[in-house]
Amino acid sequence: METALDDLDRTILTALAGDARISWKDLAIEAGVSSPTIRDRVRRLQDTGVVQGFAVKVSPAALGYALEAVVRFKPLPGKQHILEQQIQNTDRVVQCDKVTGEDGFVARVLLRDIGELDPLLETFGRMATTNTSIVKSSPVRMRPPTF
Amino acid sequence: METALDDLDRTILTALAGDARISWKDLAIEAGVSSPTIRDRVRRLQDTGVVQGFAVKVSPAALGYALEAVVRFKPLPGKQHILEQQIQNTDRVVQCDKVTGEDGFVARVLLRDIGELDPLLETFGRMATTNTSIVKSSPVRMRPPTF
DNA sequence: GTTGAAAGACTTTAATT
DNA sequence: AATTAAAGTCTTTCAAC
Repeated sequence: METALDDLDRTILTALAGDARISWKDLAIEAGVSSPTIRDRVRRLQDTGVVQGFAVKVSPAALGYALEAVVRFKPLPGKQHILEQQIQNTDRVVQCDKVTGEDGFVARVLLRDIGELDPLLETFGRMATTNTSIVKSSPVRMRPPTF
Repeated sequence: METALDDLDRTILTALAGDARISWKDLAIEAGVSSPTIRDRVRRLQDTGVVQGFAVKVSPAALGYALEAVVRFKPLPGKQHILEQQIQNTDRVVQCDKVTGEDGFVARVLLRDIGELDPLLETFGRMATTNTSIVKSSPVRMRPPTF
Protein backbone atom coordinates (compact mmCIF):
# COMPACT_ATOMS: atom_id res chain seq x y z
CA MET A 1 0.00 0.00 0.00
CA GLU A 2 3.04 2.26 -0.12
CA THR A 3 3.91 4.40 -3.10
CA ALA A 4 7.14 6.05 -4.18
CA LEU A 5 6.82 9.74 -5.04
CA ASP A 6 9.17 11.71 -7.25
CA ASP A 7 9.80 15.45 -7.17
CA LEU A 8 6.97 16.18 -9.60
CA ASP A 9 4.49 14.26 -7.46
CA ARG A 10 5.63 16.22 -4.43
CA THR A 11 5.30 19.53 -6.26
CA ILE A 12 1.79 18.55 -7.33
CA LEU A 13 0.73 17.46 -3.84
CA THR A 14 2.15 20.61 -2.28
CA ALA A 15 0.28 22.81 -4.75
CA LEU A 16 -2.97 20.89 -4.24
CA ALA A 17 -2.56 21.11 -0.47
CA GLY A 18 -2.47 24.89 -0.84
CA ASP A 19 -5.36 25.11 -3.31
CA ALA A 20 -7.09 21.93 -4.42
CA ARG A 21 -9.03 23.82 -7.13
CA ILE A 22 -5.98 25.15 -8.94
CA SER A 23 -6.32 24.56 -12.71
CA TRP A 24 -4.16 21.86 -14.28
CA LYS A 25 -2.80 24.59 -16.52
CA ASP A 26 -1.62 26.81 -13.64
CA LEU A 27 -0.24 23.79 -11.86
CA ALA A 28 1.57 22.83 -15.07
CA ILE A 29 3.18 26.27 -15.28
CA GLU A 30 4.15 26.10 -11.59
CA ALA A 31 5.69 22.66 -12.01
CA GLY A 32 7.31 23.38 -15.39
CA VAL A 33 5.58 20.60 -17.31
CA SER A 34 2.58 20.34 -19.66
CA SER A 35 -1.04 20.14 -18.49
CA PRO A 36 -1.61 16.60 -19.82
CA THR A 37 1.34 15.50 -17.69
CA ILE A 38 -0.23 17.06 -14.61
CA ARG A 39 -3.53 15.42 -15.47
CA ASP A 40 -1.90 12.00 -15.80
CA ARG A 41 0.09 12.36 -12.61
CA VAL A 42 -2.92 13.38 -10.54
CA ARG A 43 -4.92 10.49 -11.94
CA ARG A 44 -2.09 8.13 -11.07
CA LEU A 45 -1.90 9.53 -7.54
CA GLN A 46 -5.63 8.87 -7.23
CA ASP A 47 -5.32 5.36 -8.68
CA THR A 48 -2.56 4.45 -6.24
CA GLY A 49 -4.60 5.79 -3.32
CA VAL A 50 -2.24 8.61 -2.37
CA VAL A 51 -4.88 11.19 -3.29
CA GLN A 52 -8.19 10.13 -1.80
CA GLY A 53 -10.20 13.11 -2.98
CA PHE A 54 -10.69 16.84 -2.65
CA ALA A 55 -12.52 18.48 0.23
CA VAL A 56 -13.88 21.92 1.01
CA LYS A 57 -12.60 23.45 4.23
CA VAL A 58 -15.59 24.81 6.17
CA SER A 59 -15.18 27.08 9.20
CA PRO A 60 -17.16 25.73 12.19
CA ALA A 61 -17.07 29.18 13.80
CA ALA A 62 -18.63 30.83 10.73
CA LEU A 63 -21.52 28.36 11.03
CA GLY A 64 -22.13 29.27 14.66
CA TYR A 65 -20.10 26.54 16.36
CA ALA A 66 -18.31 28.75 18.86
CA LEU A 67 -16.69 25.90 20.79
CA GLU A 68 -14.77 22.75 20.02
CA ALA A 69 -14.05 20.04 22.58
CA VAL A 70 -12.01 16.86 22.77
CA VAL A 71 -14.04 14.14 24.50
CA ARG A 72 -12.55 10.83 25.61
CA PHE A 73 -15.05 8.00 26.03
CA LYS A 74 -14.44 4.98 28.23
CA PRO A 75 -17.08 2.39 27.36
CA LEU A 76 -19.07 0.75 30.17
CA PRO A 77 -18.83 -3.08 30.22
CA GLY A 78 -20.45 -4.57 27.15
CA LYS A 79 -21.34 -1.18 25.69
CA GLN A 80 -18.47 -0.65 23.30
CA HIS A 81 -20.36 -1.48 20.13
CA ILE A 82 -23.45 0.58 20.90
CA LEU A 83 -21.20 3.45 22.01
CA GLU A 84 -19.38 3.41 18.69
CA GLN A 85 -22.69 3.52 16.82
CA GLN A 86 -24.01 6.35 18.97
CA ILE A 87 -20.83 8.34 18.34
CA GLN A 88 -21.16 7.84 14.59
CA ASN A 89 -24.82 8.92 14.70
CA THR A 90 -24.06 12.11 16.63
CA ASP A 91 -23.51 14.74 14.01
CA ARG A 92 -21.75 17.11 16.38
CA VAL A 93 -18.93 14.56 16.41
CA VAL A 94 -16.78 15.55 13.44
CA GLN A 95 -13.87 13.18 14.12
CA CYS A 96 -13.40 10.08 16.25
CA ASP A 97 -10.72 7.46 16.71
CA LYS A 98 -10.90 4.12 18.50
CA VAL A 99 -7.68 3.89 20.48
CA THR A 100 -5.69 1.60 22.73
CA GLY A 101 -5.69 2.15 26.48
CA GLU A 102 -8.17 3.19 29.13
CA ASP A 103 -10.13 5.52 26.92
CA GLY A 104 -11.68 3.57 24.10
CA PHE A 105 -12.56 6.52 21.87
CA VAL A 106 -11.23 10.03 21.38
CA ALA A 107 -13.62 12.41 19.62
CA ARG A 108 -13.75 16.02 18.49
CA VAL A 109 -17.13 17.67 18.96
CA LEU A 110 -18.61 21.01 17.88
CA LEU A 111 -20.82 23.07 20.20
CA ARG A 112 -22.83 26.23 19.59
CA ASP A 113 -22.27 27.22 23.21
CA ILE A 114 -21.17 25.70 26.51
CA GLY A 115 -24.79 24.99 27.43
CA GLU A 116 -24.86 22.30 24.75
CA LEU A 117 -22.11 20.25 26.39
CA ASP A 118 -24.00 18.61 29.25
CA PRO A 119 -27.03 17.50 27.21
CA LEU A 120 -24.70 16.04 24.60
CA LEU A 121 -22.67 14.10 27.16
CA GLU A 122 -25.86 12.84 28.80
CA THR A 123 -26.85 11.08 25.58
CA PHE A 124 -23.84 8.85 26.26
CA GLY A 125 -24.54 8.37 29.98
CA ARG A 126 -25.66 4.76 29.71
CA MET A 127 -22.73 3.69 27.57
CA ALA A 128 -19.59 5.39 28.76
CA THR A 129 -17.85 7.62 31.20
CA THR A 130 -16.43 10.73 29.56
CA ASN A 131 -13.58 13.17 30.00
CA THR A 132 -13.97 16.50 28.24
CA SER A 133 -11.38 19.14 27.38
CA ILE A 134 -12.34 22.44 25.76
CA VAL A 135 -10.14 23.50 22.85
CA LYS A 136 -8.50 26.86 23.65
CA SER A 137 -6.54 27.11 20.42
CA SER A 138 -5.18 24.86 17.67
CA PRO A 139 -1.41 25.18 17.31
CA VAL A 140 -1.48 22.68 14.42
CA ARG A 141 -4.68 22.98 12.44
CA MET A 142 -4.87 19.79 10.35
CA ARG A 143 -1.93 19.68 7.98
CA PRO A 144 -0.95 16.96 5.54
CA PRO A 145 2.04 14.69 6.16
CA THR A 146 5.30 15.75 4.60
CA PHE A 147 5.53 14.46 1.05
CA MET B 1 -18.73 35.80 12.63
CA GLU B 2 -21.90 33.76 12.04
CA THR B 3 -23.55 33.45 8.65
CA ALA B 4 -27.05 32.42 7.63
CA LEU B 5 -27.19 29.77 4.91
CA ASP B 6 -30.10 29.12 2.58
CA ASP B 7 -30.95 25.86 0.81
CA LEU B 8 -28.79 26.69 -2.20
CA ASP B 9 -25.77 27.34 0.02
CA ARG B 10 -26.34 24.01 1.75
CA THR B 11 -26.64 22.18 -1.57
CA ILE B 12 -23.39 23.78 -2.72
CA LEU B 13 -21.52 22.95 0.47
CA THR B 14 -22.75 19.37 0.42
CA ALA B 15 -21.63 18.91 -3.17
CA LEU B 16 -18.22 20.47 -2.48
CA ALA B 17 -17.81 18.28 0.60
CA GLY B 18 -18.23 15.27 -1.66
CA ASP B 19 -15.98 16.55 -4.45
CA ALA B 20 -14.32 19.92 -4.08
CA ARG B 21 -13.17 19.88 -7.73
CA ILE B 22 -16.65 19.50 -9.25
CA SER B 23 -17.10 22.00 -12.10
CA TRP B 24 -19.38 24.98 -11.50
CA LYS B 25 -21.38 23.76 -14.48
CA ASP B 26 -22.04 20.29 -13.01
CA LEU B 27 -22.78 21.84 -9.64
CA ALA B 28 -25.18 24.24 -11.38
CA ILE B 29 -27.02 21.32 -12.99
CA GLU B 30 -27.14 19.47 -9.66
CA ALA B 31 -28.50 22.53 -7.86
CA GLY B 32 -30.87 23.60 -10.64
CA VAL B 33 -29.44 27.10 -11.15
CA SER B 34 -27.02 28.70 -13.62
CA SER B 35 -23.23 28.48 -13.38
CA PRO B 36 -22.75 32.21 -12.74
CA THR B 37 -25.05 31.86 -9.74
CA ILE B 38 -22.96 28.99 -8.36
CA ARG B 39 -19.82 31.02 -8.96
CA ASP B 40 -21.25 34.02 -7.09
CA ARG B 41 -22.50 31.92 -4.19
CA VAL B 42 -19.20 30.14 -3.70
CA ARG B 43 -17.36 33.46 -3.80
CA ARG B 44 -19.76 34.83 -1.21
CA LEU B 45 -19.25 31.78 1.02
CA GLN B 46 -15.51 32.41 0.76
CA ASP B 47 -15.90 36.14 1.47
CA THR B 48 -17.98 35.46 4.59
CA GLY B 49 -15.43 32.91 5.81
CA VAL B 50 -17.70 29.87 5.66
CA VAL B 51 -15.52 28.33 2.96
CA GLN B 52 -11.90 28.66 3.98
CA GLY B 53 -10.42 26.89 0.99
CA PHE B 54 -10.09 23.57 -0.80
CA ALA B 55 -7.74 20.80 0.27
CA VAL B 56 -6.49 17.56 -1.18
CA LYS B 57 -7.12 14.48 0.97
CA VAL B 58 -3.88 12.49 1.18
CA SER B 59 -3.73 8.95 2.57
CA PRO B 60 -1.04 8.67 5.28
CA ALA B 61 -0.99 4.88 4.82
CA ALA B 62 -0.27 5.20 1.08
CA LEU B 63 2.77 7.33 1.96
CA GLY B 64 4.09 4.68 4.33
CA TYR B 65 2.72 5.99 7.62
CA ALA B 66 1.39 2.69 8.90
CA LEU B 67 0.44 3.98 12.36
CA GLU B 68 -1.40 6.95 13.82
CA ALA B 69 -1.34 7.85 17.48
CA VAL B 70 -3.07 10.32 19.77
CA VAL B 71 -0.53 11.86 22.15
CA ARG B 72 -1.52 13.99 25.14
CA PHE B 73 1.20 16.34 26.39
CA LYS B 74 1.31 17.73 29.94
CA PRO B 75 3.86 20.55 29.96
CA LEU B 76 6.53 20.61 32.67
CA PRO B 77 6.54 23.83 34.78
CA GLY B 78 7.55 26.81 32.66
CA LYS B 79 7.85 24.74 29.49
CA GLN B 80 4.47 25.35 27.91
CA HIS B 81 5.64 27.83 25.31
CA ILE B 82 8.68 25.89 24.16
CA LEU B 83 6.57 22.73 24.08
CA GLU B 84 4.05 24.38 21.78
CA GLN B 85 6.83 25.48 19.45
CA GLN B 86 8.41 22.03 19.43
CA ILE B 87 5.05 20.47 18.59
CA GLN B 88 4.56 22.88 15.70
CA ASN B 89 8.05 22.15 14.40
CA THR B 90 7.55 18.38 14.48
CA ASP B 91 6.25 17.48 11.07
CA ARG B 92 4.91 14.11 12.18
CA VAL B 93 2.35 16.07 14.19
CA VAL B 94 -0.47 16.64 11.72
CA GLN B 95 -3.00 18.09 14.17
CA CYS B 96 -2.75 19.59 17.65
CA ASP B 97 -5.09 21.40 20.02
CA LYS B 98 -4.29 23.30 23.18
CA VAL B 99 -6.95 22.26 25.66
CA THR B 100 -8.21 22.90 29.17
CA GLY B 101 -7.43 20.46 31.97
CA GLU B 102 -4.45 18.36 33.04
CA ASP B 103 -3.22 17.67 29.53
CA GLY B 104 -2.23 20.90 27.91
CA PHE B 105 -2.06 19.62 24.33
CA VAL B 106 -3.69 16.80 22.39
CA ALA B 107 -1.94 15.85 19.15
CA ARG B 108 -2.31 13.40 16.30
CA VAL B 109 0.98 11.97 15.06
CA LEU B 110 1.96 9.80 12.10
CA LEU B 111 4.50 6.98 12.41
CA ARG B 112 6.12 4.74 9.80
CA ASP B 113 6.32 1.96 12.40
CA ILE B 114 6.11 1.48 16.13
CA GLY B 115 9.87 1.85 16.45
CA GLU B 116 9.50 5.54 15.64
CA LEU B 117 7.35 6.22 18.69
CA ASP B 118 9.94 6.27 21.46
CA PRO B 119 12.50 8.45 19.67
CA LEU B 120 9.74 10.90 18.81
CA LEU B 121 8.46 11.07 22.39
CA GLU B 122 12.02 11.52 23.68
CA THR B 123 12.37 14.75 21.72
CA PHE B 124 9.74 16.11 24.14
CA GLY B 125 11.31 14.60 27.28
CA ARG B 126 12.57 17.90 28.71
CA MET B 127 9.30 19.73 28.17
CA ALA B 128 6.40 17.45 28.97
CA THR B 129 5.11 14.15 30.21
CA THR B 130 3.17 12.28 27.57
CA ASN B 131 0.34 9.80 27.29
CA THR B 132 0.10 7.90 24.01
CA SER B 133 -2.78 5.93 22.51
CA ILE B 134 -2.43 4.05 19.24
CA VAL B 135 -5.30 4.52 16.78
CA LYS B 136 -6.93 1.15 16.06
CA SER B 137 -9.60 2.51 13.70
CA SER B 138 -11.38 5.75 12.94
CA PRO B 139 -15.16 5.43 13.34
CA VAL B 140 -15.59 9.07 12.27
CA ARG B 141 -12.95 10.04 9.75
CA MET B 142 -13.02 13.89 9.67
CA ARG B 143 -16.42 15.03 8.46
CA PRO B 144 -17.74 18.57 8.10
CA PRO B 145 -20.37 19.98 10.47
CA THR B 146 -23.97 19.69 9.37
CA PHE B 147 -24.93 22.61 7.16
C1' DG C 1 -29.99 38.00 -7.00
C1' DT C 2 -30.37 35.47 -11.25
C1' DT C 3 -30.19 34.48 -16.16
C1' DG C 4 -28.67 33.57 -21.16
C1' DA C 5 -25.40 34.18 -24.60
C1' DA C 6 -20.85 35.14 -26.36
C1' DA C 7 -15.98 35.53 -25.83
C1' DG C 8 -12.24 33.74 -23.63
C1' DA C 9 -9.78 30.17 -21.09
C1' DC C 10 -9.03 25.54 -19.82
C1' DT C 11 -9.09 20.47 -20.50
C1' DT C 12 -8.76 16.45 -23.10
C1' DT C 13 -7.53 13.58 -26.85
C1' DA C 14 -4.49 11.62 -29.96
C1' DA C 15 -0.51 11.57 -32.74
C1' DT C 16 4.38 11.91 -31.96
C1' DT C 17 9.05 11.64 -29.67
C1' DA D 1 6.50 9.25 -19.63
C1' DA D 2 6.14 13.67 -21.77
C1' DT D 3 4.89 16.92 -25.47
C1' DT D 4 2.23 19.64 -29.03
C1' DA D 5 -1.82 20.96 -31.32
C1' DA D 6 -6.61 20.81 -32.18
C1' DA D 7 -11.16 19.86 -30.79
C1' DG D 8 -14.23 19.92 -27.12
C1' DT D 9 -15.84 21.77 -22.84
C1' DC D 10 -16.11 24.95 -19.09
C1' DT D 11 -15.78 29.61 -17.05
C1' DT D 12 -16.43 34.36 -17.02
C1' DT D 13 -18.40 38.58 -18.34
C1' DC D 14 -22.13 41.51 -19.03
C1' DA D 15 -26.48 43.21 -20.63
C1' DA D 16 -31.11 42.32 -19.23
C1' DC D 17 -34.76 41.12 -15.94
